[in-house]
Amino acid sequence: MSRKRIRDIRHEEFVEATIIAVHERGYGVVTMAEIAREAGSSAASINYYFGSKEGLMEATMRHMLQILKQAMLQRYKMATSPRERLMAVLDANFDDQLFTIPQCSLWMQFWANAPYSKRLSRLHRINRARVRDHFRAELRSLVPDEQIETVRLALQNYMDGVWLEAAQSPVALDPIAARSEARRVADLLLNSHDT
Amino acid sequence: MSRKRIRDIRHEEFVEATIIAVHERGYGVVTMAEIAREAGSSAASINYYFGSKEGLMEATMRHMLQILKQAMLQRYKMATSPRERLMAVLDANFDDQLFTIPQCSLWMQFWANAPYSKRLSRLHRINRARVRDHFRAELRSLVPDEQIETVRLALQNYMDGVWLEAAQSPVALDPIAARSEARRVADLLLNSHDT
DNA sequence: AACCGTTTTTTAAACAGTCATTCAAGTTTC
DNA sequence: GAAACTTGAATGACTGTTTAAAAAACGGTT
Repeated sequence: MSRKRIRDIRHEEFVEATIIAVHERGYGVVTMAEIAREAGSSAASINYYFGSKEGLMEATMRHMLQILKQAMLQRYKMATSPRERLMAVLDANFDDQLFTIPQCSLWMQFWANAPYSKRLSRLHRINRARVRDHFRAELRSLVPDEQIETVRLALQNYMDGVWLEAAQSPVALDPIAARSEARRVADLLLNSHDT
Repeated sequence: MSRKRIRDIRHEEFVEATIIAVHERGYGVVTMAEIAREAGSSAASINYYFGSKEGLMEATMRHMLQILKQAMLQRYKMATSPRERLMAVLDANFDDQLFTIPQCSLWMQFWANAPYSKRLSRLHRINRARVRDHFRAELRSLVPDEQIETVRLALQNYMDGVWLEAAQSPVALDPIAARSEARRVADLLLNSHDT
């Protein structure tokens, strides 16, 4: 049991340290030594657990995607209508656990590096496809067929855009405001009528 | 006359080479030597003209922002109504001259590095503020006051999101499709009614 | 057209660091 | 006592920038 415990504990410690260190310095610039210092450990130890810097980054992104997935599923369970489930997807993206500057920074770095890493671009593709499918499933019963893709793109790209901007923010983020703003956007898109 | 010419010609050559090289390798990874090779020159020459790698990146982004600004102003001139001017801002962002994978890649790298560079974050702030003001000015006469900010955020973040995703695209981009999709999104947001 | 001193431009090589990764030699945990 | 874990130091390779010296472009003068 404890054989596995230590591995998991260190794992999580390093991932947390990576989020902070990457946020502070940028992925391309941050060094293994800096991340190790943030974790109170040594660079060699990181390689012992993750094999390489890229392995560490991948593990960190998996951690983030896991949080997003959980936040989504949890809100999904409590939703009782298509509209509520749609809002659940939106709210999950701006969950208190997720919508912080260090994490938006990390996401930014992830996006910027994904095109140059098979492992990272694969994660990006999978995550994006999952969000896309959730949106489509709910929108099918909320808007006319010919509007589904337009509304989905509007919402999905809106979320990415908000994160992108959040990564540049000089002041702490406000997840509650972000969620209600996203809902207002969704309301406008859903209440739209054809002419 | 020719004193100035050569300087400008080299300037532009290096900027073009930077767009391609950064797209291919990523800003954090690309080396001065690689950019120089792309331009058929030497790394020392780049420093002669731009002072440093950061100076080169800043000049390259200024070049991009200039193209965006020009595309916007040109379309703005031809527009004759608030709605057309709003669409002009959208269309400019997906202009044929601008909406290509190498340029979206560069934008992505720019966003990722802006938080760590005073010079780059300044450019980001200025550009974003200009787009924001254009949107606000036109939306004032297109939607009720209390919807202006929501629609603006929806559109502005949508544009960023599309660029972000375009940087990950494995296939060539379609600016015409991007513009009509953006117009559809705008149409939905503008045709929305209060309940 | 040809010359020539001056300025601008170019680059090979040197410089001064940097950093991810490996490894051997320990320490801790079971 | 063995397996898991840790790390200081060594390794090997890489990179932005500076320098010094050469090449090219220039502009005025014959």
